[in-house]
Amino acid sequence: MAKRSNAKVTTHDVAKRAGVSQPTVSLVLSRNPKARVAEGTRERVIQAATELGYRPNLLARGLVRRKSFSLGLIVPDLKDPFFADVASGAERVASDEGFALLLCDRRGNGSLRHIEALRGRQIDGVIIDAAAAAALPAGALDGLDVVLIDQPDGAWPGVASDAESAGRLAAEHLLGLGHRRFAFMGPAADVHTFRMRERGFVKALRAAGLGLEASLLRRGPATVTGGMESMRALNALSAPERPTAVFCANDLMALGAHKQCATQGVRVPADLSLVGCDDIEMARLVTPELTTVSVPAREIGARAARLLVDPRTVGGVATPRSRMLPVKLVVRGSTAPQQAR
Amino acid sequence: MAKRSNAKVTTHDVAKRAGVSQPTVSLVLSRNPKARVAEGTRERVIQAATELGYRPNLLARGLVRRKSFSLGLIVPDLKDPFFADVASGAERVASDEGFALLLCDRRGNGSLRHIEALRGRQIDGVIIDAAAAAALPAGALDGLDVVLIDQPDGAWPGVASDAESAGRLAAEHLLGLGHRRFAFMGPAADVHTFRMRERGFVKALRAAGLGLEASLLRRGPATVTGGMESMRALNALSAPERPTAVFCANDLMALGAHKQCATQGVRVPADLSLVGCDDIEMARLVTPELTTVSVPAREIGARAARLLVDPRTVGGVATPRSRMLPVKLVVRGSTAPQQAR
DNA sequence: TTGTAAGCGTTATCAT
DNA sequence: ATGATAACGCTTACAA
Repeated sequence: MAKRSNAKVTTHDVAKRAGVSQPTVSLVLSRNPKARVAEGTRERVIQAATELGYRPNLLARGLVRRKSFSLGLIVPDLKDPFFADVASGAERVASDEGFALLLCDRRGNGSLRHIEALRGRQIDGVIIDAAAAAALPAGALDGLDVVLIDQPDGAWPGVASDAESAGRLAAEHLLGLGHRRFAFMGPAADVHTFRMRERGFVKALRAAGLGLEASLLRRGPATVTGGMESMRALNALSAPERPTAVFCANDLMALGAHKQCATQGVRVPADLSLVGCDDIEMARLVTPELTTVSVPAREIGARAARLLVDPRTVGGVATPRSRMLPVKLVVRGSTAPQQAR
Repeated sequence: MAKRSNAKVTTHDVAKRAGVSQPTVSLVLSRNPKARVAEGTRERVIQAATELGYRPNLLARGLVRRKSFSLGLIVPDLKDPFFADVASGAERVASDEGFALLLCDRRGNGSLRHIEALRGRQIDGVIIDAAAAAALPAGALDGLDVVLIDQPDGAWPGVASDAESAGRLAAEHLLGLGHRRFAFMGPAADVHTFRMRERGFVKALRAAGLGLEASLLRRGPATVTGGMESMRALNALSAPERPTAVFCANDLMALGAHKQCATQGVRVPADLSLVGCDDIEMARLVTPELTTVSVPAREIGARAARLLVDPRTVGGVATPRSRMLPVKLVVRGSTAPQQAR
């Protein structure tokens, strides 16, 4: 008969009930391989444990094993669907492997403070977005197992998508549709992924003998608002100067641009083709649906967590130079062949 | 000179350096009020601690204090913007109060398994969505400090929005626009919030002498897909049977319905007025923008966390019967006066 | 194979 | 005011 009182059941309780010593209980219940314990004892212990509803105290275990079986995750903003996906993927892996995921949203407190809190909890590793890591004072991550989100190289290992290809795919798609006058919108911040998306886009244009004028390179935050403002600026250009196709650093910006066009009566894709990047769920909900480059956000989160959880890769030893995750162009309704004007 | 080696600094190290005993260090560094320690000693300890870069081990502290300073958060799906908001609000409060937030996504593993994992980590409380709590076997939450998301009454305290008013506001808005033929779409699941939104809507219609025919009550999951399917069913009705206004259990459904109308060429709001509920960011990105009832998701998460963090309310003692959080109608472009047909 | 003893890094209860 | 000493619940040698 299962007893389920509030008082926590410890290995001592189980030991007493099974008529063995406390460490024997520990041996049976926790240690996997070299637990050489008599079959009879083992059974009695296990039965006693289940009868009492024993549940190991992971704090105590962590204290002695010097491992907390928990991961920190620092994201710029949980409301950004891209990072919600990353979190979802990381949570899945962590949970499957018996790790807790300690969530930190930079919108609330600065990442430095989060890092300190995570240290105190003896986390086994931390997943952090590249922008936050870059903004941290030197040494803030010393002694921590770190995996960066969507940044392949740098001081720490990272899990990344093939951002340069993303930009190239967008450019090639638009070039194939006959466009010749392009704009790009994205943040100026030194975030690897955005930089590479931009670079891939520009390189592909160059390869086609085209360039990107300064007035058609709009700098702004990679948010809905940033997209709206950048789009407004583009729409304010005189007709001949205006681009016929725009690539946005991410879908949030693209959706902002999309909305701005709707507001101002600019027809997408008739007047303007729009390409985003990430393929968040929202991209399919607007009309016309957003053409975008799909990035496996959930998989990025999952792999990041796996790097920190897998005993073969922790500690930076034998960290496989993580190959980039492939991206894929998803053609929807926001792009169309260029019309003669 | 700050020393920042990898070896963790303990109270023993600090004690040695400050020339005091280890418990004295603890007294100075942790205990707040009744720490009666000489000013000189205190200063030496603090200086030694900063010099060594001491950081308390929260696992050890938790073990003896029998408190982990951590909260569990169980959500059905982080990608649902409503719950991303809840998480964001909860994280903010938790972080501010020195608590960690352990994130659990039910999409991954079942909530029972998550509960068990959280128990092992000695969490001080758990925030869980009402649907998950309802699906749990009896006793699964015994001995835990629980706060339900968006469910005011029941076995555990909850933080909720005024869901019945939400439904009423939607109905009154549509009635005021002259609509007389209504539909509702929402899940059949026994989730309090959705039930109350529906009830408030139906009651307000009744008060106006109107009812809701069975064919105009569409059951489906509160997701984008659910909204699309329900909308398709409504659009399949013969013209006279078709509603002129639809209230959706949440914005995800409403956006699905919105999209479905766009796909099928049903004009919103000319042919059909659409009202959602929650006011997620996405609601402003579609065209026409979605009229909806704004629900303070972030505040719900924040209050839930505060209930578990505030020493005055933990343990179920003196839990203030949390008054409902107010909701607000936000009129946008998806609703319009009923046209003569 | 199993029990004894020690220790993980704290906090808490005493003496002093 | 401060220092021994003993937990907290567990893992890990090391003995027996």
